[in-house]
Amino acid sequence: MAQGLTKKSEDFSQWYNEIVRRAELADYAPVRGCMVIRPYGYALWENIQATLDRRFKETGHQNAYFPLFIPHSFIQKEAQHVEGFSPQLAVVTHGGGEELEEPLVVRPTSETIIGHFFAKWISSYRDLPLLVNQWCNVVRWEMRPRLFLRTSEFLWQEGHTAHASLEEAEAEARLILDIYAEFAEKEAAIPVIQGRKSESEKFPGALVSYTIEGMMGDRRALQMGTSHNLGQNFARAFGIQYLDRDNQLKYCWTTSWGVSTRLIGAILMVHGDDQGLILPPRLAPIQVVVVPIYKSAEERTQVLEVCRRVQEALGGRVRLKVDDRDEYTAGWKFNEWELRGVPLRIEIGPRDVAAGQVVLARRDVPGREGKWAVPLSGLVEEVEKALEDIQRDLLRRAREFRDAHTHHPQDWEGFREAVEDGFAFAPWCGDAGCEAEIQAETKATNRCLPLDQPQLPAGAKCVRCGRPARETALFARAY
RNA sequence: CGGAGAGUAGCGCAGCCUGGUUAGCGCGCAGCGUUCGGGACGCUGAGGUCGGCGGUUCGAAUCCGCCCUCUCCGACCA
Repeated sequence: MAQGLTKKSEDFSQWYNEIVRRAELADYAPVRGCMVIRPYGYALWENIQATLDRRFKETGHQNAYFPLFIPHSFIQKEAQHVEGFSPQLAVVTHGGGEELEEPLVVRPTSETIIGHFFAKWISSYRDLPLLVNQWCNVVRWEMRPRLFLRTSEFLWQEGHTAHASLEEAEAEARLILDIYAEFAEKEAAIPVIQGRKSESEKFPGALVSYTIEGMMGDRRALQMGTSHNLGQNFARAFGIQYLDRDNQLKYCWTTSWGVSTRLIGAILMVHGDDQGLILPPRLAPIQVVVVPIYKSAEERTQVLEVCRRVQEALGGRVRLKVDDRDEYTAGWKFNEWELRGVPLRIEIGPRDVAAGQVVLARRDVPGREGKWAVPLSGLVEEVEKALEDIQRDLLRRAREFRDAHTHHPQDWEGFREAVEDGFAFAPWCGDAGCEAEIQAETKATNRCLPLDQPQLPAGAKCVRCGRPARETALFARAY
């Protein structure tokens, strides 16, 4: 086990804080709630960005950039939006040494400023749909920050689109949700539940909010991405109108959607173990680390020569690092790279040189069980296959874990036990008061109303109040 | 913002209760030598506004007040 690392099973929060810092992903900033994302953590974010950005562009979206500062009056134009975000706003009152005429809000999200411009840019049905995205930082004042999961400033992407009909906006919101879910499973190796947020949980100003919810290693839920059908709420607030084919002036239907650096937290909490991080190969900044093993100078020369050849063979195909630092022993490096979550290690020592082979070691399979020798001749294929196997097994393992802690209680007693253990899919009446009582009594919140609705049994009753159930909801304790 | 805990070398901690030479320990760091298939070892050395400000005192890491930061638990949230 890693030196001095708190065990995941003993204190999950402590474990999380330690691996984030010891793996050199992030550091605390001098300002409360803010963090520094270190190069290794940022490289992970860049890989997340790259794969999402490709998907956004493939579906017709273009990147743009809108300003950090938003006139205070903008935020107040949409009633629910103001109410939802006011407590979290950072407001700039001074600039250039003088008090500003109108305070500036540091964007908590950009619906308002983008709405303002959409109104200017859209005049005809021919301008629709308008599909933009921006990668940026946002600020939401946080009472209780946690690295990556909840910081006052965080990085994200926010997509904003305008459409000619409710149906198109709805289709957009759902398309993006599918992209998020596909990203989570294929890239981050995290299975997610797609669902609709209840009235009390939805985005301030949205008609409908969709979410992907994942189960973390402590069996708590994490919202990993949201996509909102904003209806005409922001269009009306900002005058986003177009002249339709029938020469009628109509309000647009808009959407917004985002995922943030919180995803990094999710990846850590889903896959990590007592040794540290386990990064899914498709997102890992370093997919393969080569560790040379030698005693004498002569052995060193021979081993490093093989390392060089391995780098040449694999370097263009996988993200690879040769750790040829002389000042650390091989065993030390094994632990170090395991802590940092590199999915596959290649060990090369004198015995391997003599045998014309190398030893591969899977991060997700500890000890001898995860090690095997591979002849140099077949290395490229074997490494690529191993990375695919690891990616697939991480998802499978995460899914098995989630499913083992997912329950379908039909009564209150069963429900209480279920949310103690993990996810509870339960019949629910749809009433916000009932939802609040459930939270007050169990700490579990309504995560979503799953899109994939199980058939409710005839005469199903709300798990809490006993009134007729309207649909199945997913309840869990959440971040 | 309410409750609890913490802040002393890069990291982890002791010292504080009971004020008093030069503030210690482990790891890490630097140099040299021996090592190297799962976190090696020896010797030498560098490194401190004791979180900040103010107070009490002949004297404060130690006592008092205010503030800042972090962690955990609550209310709010991507």
